[in-house]
Amino acid sequence: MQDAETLAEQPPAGADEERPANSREKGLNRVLHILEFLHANQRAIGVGELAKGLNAPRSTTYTLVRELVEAGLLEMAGDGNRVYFGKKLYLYGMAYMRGNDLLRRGRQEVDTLSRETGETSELCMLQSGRYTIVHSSPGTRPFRISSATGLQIPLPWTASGRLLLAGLDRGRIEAMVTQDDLVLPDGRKIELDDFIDDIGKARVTGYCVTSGLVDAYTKCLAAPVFSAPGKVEATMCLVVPIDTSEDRTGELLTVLRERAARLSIS
Amino acid sequence: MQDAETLAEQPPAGADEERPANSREKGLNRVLHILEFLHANQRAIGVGELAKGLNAPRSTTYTLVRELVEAGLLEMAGDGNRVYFGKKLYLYGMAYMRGNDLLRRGRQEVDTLSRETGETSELCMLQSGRYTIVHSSPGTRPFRISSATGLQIPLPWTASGRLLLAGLDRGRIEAMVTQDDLVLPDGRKIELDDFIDDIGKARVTGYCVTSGLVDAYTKCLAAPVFSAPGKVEATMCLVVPIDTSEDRTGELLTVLRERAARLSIS
DNA sequence: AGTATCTGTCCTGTATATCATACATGCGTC
DNA sequence: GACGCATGTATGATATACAGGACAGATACT
Repeated sequence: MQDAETLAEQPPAGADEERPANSREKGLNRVLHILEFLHANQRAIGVGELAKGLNAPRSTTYTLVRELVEAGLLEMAGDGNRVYFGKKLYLYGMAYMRGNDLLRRGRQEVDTLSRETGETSELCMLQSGRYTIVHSSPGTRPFRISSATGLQIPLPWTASGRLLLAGLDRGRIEAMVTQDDLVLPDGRKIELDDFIDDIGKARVTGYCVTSGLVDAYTKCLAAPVFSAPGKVEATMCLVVPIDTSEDRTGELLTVLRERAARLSIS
Repeated sequence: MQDAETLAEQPPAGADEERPANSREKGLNRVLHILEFLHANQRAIGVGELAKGLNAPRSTTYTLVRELVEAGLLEMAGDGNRVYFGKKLYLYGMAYMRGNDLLRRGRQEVDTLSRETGETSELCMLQSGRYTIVHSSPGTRPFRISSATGLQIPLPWTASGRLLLAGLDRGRIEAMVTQDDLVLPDGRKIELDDFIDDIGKARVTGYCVTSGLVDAYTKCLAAPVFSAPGKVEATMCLVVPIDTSEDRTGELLTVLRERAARLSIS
């Protein structure tokens, strides 16, 4: 990092991307980072730790946090030092849900799907270019396969990712996938071309199954939810043990696709 | 447009506070106002309309909205002009709920309570000095008495308000209640002293019933939820027709208080 | 045609929000 | 007691985010 500084001032430089420096940052941006940080850590965090974690000046962090707490977007946690999300965010979130048929109905479908099948079921959407688990309902197996709502995962790691990108042209797909995204947790690398092929296939077949991508023990079945003909707005998916039989997988897939289709009517 | 201006150009008014001028406003504040405005209107709103509604310069509003959309806190609604809450807010809201036992369990209790009794049931909390319906579950009556989640109502209008302020001294209560709050929708005025008396009584009896305050047709039964001995963190309440018999009211009150007490253990 | 009212972008000056620094307090450990 | 490392507050300097207005394009009504 020091190299950059030693070199010289940073004039506008390259035509692309603004990375002026470490100088002043807009308050709003700082706030957005604070929220992201809290979301990533899923727990109350002290103001000092926040400032450190975001490379933000302490003084600014204090004022911003105070303002956010006053506004109700954040709340002081028990000991009066740490902060976490506040009621206002919950209220806004519920308002979003109320205004969003797809989400509201999708949550129900997912819940009943996992109750009926006993498997973990999820509703997934594209969220600023990333795959996001919007709602998940754990299965009834003794050892549950569960993942946190709001978790963001590289698109190429998932079956849903392949469906969510169906219909996009190569350029847009490339823009959404970084090199890191193509490397699986176990180190294997997915070729971009293979990924794009998969997307094409998924688009045609109307579903997608992946095995042992995110981890070695699970298989992922996904079906698209359309908001308009050809436009994939979300996916429903089932996460099952990788040794699930062909037959059962087929059955599950049928139920899954049925429910996803029902959601699409909207 | 003239009305809007007359409305908004409110000089300091009663409660002192800093209202230096109409000059520059912080971006973050503008954003907070945007969120509040959307929440108040419960629908997607065009950028121009937003700017007008908030007395904010158009140019600033455009940039802020763009940033918020990029961040995922807001989303463009269908026609590409209006904006409303975004998925991020939903995700943050869910994170808040996960991290908040009381809320999570309270929602369940409210749902089962309204299923058992057939009456509309609500979970209420204090939110930056105002009474807020955090979760509500409609009853099964042919004509439902329902109110929107997130709605904020003056404390003196409600039974829950009397419980939520239990334990606070007179000064703090006065600080939370404006003159306007003491005037009911039908024009009647509540005396501050009476209100404070009510709070004292509610505190002792451990419940509160009000009749025909917000409207002429409903009665409101409320019971406190404690987060620590003496500290009222929330209330559960039932909204029933005003002509509900004494007997039934008594029964409902018993069930309500039982459930509220169970929530309090935490 | 003209007029009016939208939307969205771009530019410039300046009021000010951000930042660095310093200070007060608390709470450990040596 | 002296030191280190926290948290929280206060202050002044300056880079910059905001306000305001000009601009181009759309839509609509006369």
